[in-house]
Amino acid sequence: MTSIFWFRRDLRLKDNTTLIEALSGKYKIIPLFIFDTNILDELPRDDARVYFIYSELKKLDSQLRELGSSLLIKYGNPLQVWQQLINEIPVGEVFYNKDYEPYAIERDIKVTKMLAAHNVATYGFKDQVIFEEDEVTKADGTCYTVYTPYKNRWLERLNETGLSINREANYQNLHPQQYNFPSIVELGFTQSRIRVKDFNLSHLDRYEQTRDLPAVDGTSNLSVHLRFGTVSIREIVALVYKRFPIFLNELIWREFFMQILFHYPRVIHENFRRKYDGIKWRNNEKEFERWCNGETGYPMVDAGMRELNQTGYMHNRVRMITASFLCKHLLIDWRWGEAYFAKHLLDFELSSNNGNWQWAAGTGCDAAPYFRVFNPAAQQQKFDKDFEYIKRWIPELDTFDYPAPIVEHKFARERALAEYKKGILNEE
DNA sequence: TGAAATGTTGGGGCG
DNA sequence: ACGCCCCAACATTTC
Repeated sequence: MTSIFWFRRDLRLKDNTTLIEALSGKYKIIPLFIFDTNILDELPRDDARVYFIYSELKKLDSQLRELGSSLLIKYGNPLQVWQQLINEIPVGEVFYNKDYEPYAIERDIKVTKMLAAHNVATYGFKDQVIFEEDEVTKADGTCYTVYTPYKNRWLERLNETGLSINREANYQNLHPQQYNFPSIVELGFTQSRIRVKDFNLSHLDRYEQTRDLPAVDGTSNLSVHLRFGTVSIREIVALVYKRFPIFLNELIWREFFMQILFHYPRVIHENFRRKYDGIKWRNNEKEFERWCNGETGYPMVDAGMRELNQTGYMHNRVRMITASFLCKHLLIDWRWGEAYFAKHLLDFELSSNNGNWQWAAGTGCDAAPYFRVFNPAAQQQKFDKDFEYIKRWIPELDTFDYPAPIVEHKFARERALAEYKKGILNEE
């Protein structure tokens, strides 16, 4: 008998909760990754995230080979892959780290049921968060929908429980089978021109001062690594706890939106606050296209969209500005913007993307009030005074090639306020 | 994790 | 010296 550890979005050996647990079990462990066609079939062949996953798997595989084992790679619908696997290999137990997105939950339930029918037990433990959906709740057991009290309770809980990291793994228990590692082309994909940058925690001491300046390399680039688990959240929290509270805040926002998505999966399609359901979005497709291409005539907005299109990344401050512009100035449904970000962001995380878009649109839990409309020029004055960021992405800024504003600011602001006011329903 | 409109205050110029 | 006006600077309210 052998057991299988199923890698998903936890692509590391170090401080991998369930992997370490699996390696202390009674059977040898085969490490497995499945390229999930339910997800991949929707993506372009040169998707940068797929290539990043592939590159990280290759690293994992060589680490495993040094330990005398290797990574088993499969491709297909996970349920069918598992059905085949248990016919090929005498499987004792299956291990994986828990995942909290609706699709992943449903997938894991299906696989678990199927395996149970073949007398194969599955074990899933918490790994990708400090606190999962039912660990930070109000006194009556319900989940928080406002960030600040959630954060306070989260910090209290951390103070109570502390962090446990860096447990030693028993690599003797890896299965010695050496599988072939496929090429990216064999998997039906190609290399991407966009590469994922390493994360950088060397200037956390300046994070508070520089995090809002898109021209400065003041952010950590951690998000994509948390998305795919190439770094452990516990190691990061241990590093910043009590030293960099503003940075820790961002990590708590991540878990806040994860538990919101868990408890309210309808937010994927609906406004969290139904009283905004009456808003009539203009949804002008030509205008949406100009926003996507960074051709709105507002430099701060256009620079952000061009950064996204060229690198798969956008500075957080600029994400807020571009999102506000789409929802308020153009009155385009936040779901359109959410979908565009989902397609282009390397660090796309369903819960954060949805939560922050609903925040910008004013429709979310604990969202910005609807009348808060960012002024792109004022934001530029505050956060990119010397046009350093803007010129990096819009070289033609001072020429006649740069488009005129798609809509006049004062007019757009007043139109948005009027439409929102009209669309608000009385009942919550 | 806003911005704009409106209100208040206080110093200086000036008759 | 005094009141009046102007207006910048700051505070509060409103969207």
